Amino acid sequence: MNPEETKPQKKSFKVQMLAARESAIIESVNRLLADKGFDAMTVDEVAAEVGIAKASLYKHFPSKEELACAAMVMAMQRAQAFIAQVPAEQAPLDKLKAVTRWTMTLKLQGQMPSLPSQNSSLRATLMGSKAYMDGLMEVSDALGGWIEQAQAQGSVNPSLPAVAVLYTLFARACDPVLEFLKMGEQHSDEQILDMVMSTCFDGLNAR
Amino acid sequence: MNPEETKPQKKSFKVQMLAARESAIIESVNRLLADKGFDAMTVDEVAAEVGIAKASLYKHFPSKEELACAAMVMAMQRAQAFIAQVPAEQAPLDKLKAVTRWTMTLKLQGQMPSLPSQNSSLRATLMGSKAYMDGLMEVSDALGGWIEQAQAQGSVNPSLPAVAVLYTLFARACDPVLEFLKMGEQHSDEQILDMVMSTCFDGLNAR
DNA sequence: GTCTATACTACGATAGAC
DNA sequence: GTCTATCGTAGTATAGAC
Repeated sequence: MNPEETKPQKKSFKVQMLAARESAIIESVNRLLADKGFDAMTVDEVAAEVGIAKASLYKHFPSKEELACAAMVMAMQRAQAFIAQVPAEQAPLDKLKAVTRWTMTLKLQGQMPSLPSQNSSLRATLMGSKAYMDGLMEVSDALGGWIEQAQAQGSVNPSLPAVAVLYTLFARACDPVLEFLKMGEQHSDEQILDMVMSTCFDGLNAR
Repeated sequence: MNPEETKPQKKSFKVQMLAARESAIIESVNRLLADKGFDAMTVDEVAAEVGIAKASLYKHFPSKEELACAAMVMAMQRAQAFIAQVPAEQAPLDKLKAVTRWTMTLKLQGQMPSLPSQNSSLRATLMGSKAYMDGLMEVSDALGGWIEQAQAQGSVNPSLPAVAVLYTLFARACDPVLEFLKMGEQHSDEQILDMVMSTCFDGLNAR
């Protein structure tokens, strides 16, 4: 093997290892963020779960905020991937329902990182992250387009501002009703999903 | 004045002062809890806002958790007071709507204390507080009764478990959609309330 | 019951050897 | 890039004088 082949391979291997470790870190952060939220999550916990020293974590990410931000970016990328995979031939309303159900499934499985609804240091970091904001915008644009189509064809209430519909769907990803019903242990995950989907799209009123 | 008259009056005055101070404390806690949440709220801030020393706070309440708990109990009592005042002749659905709209109004005005949705030390304290649990149960019973009546007469979807309806209404008190729409500054508080009431009871689908 | 001053702890972040 | 050890700070809670 000549150097021209060996060196790139070695470098690629190193980079791959680094990426693997970082994605393992992000995976742990994601779980902890879903479990306890940003404030309650400690950097020590993350380090312990990944199995490395805390100082090593800080070689990968400069702060706790950046750590959480990376997890949020990954979650956003997953959402983009799911959205891209929704069959184009489906009706706009069905596309919206598919995405909403998917996000709630993640939440029920404890894989949806939950950021604090209140203002915090994390908010600032997220707003300043190009990767996060780009992902958020792309997701918003995709859903916003479907919402407008659905309203145009009369399957979603056209008298609601599209942005209100968008926020309402986003909010399902952190809906406390999901965990409350799960805690009750009276219903399966599928039943819980069906109920919350029903209240979301059909409302509480009888039809 | 003989001692039999003077002493009770003095004591009553003292007690009244104490109660006034404590209610001032609780009021501050309520605001801070609504603004930043339990974790981000510091005891120093509470003391500073009330205008007394931190150590004095701890003479009134034994811990930060008890402080927040007292605020939650007061919020629950307010809810009970509102519920008791709802006209009995109204239809069950209208009663539910009135309470829901009232809670969301409080939230929009920054007067609804928000506890962490995740598990925390506060949860344990609340669960162990008889005053809080009694209030919660009374509110739940009142709303639960109205929900069953509304379902019986077909104004609320009878195929939903009553408890799912109850949780869905409770969740409106901490709905992030309210603040998101408020941040957008495109709509008045009344318009925001109308929109969220619509999505809650009528759903997103067109009718 | 109010204050000032302080003890104690948890946690984010860093230094420095390897 | 990994570790051990440590710093600095923020924040809950308490001691003790008045």
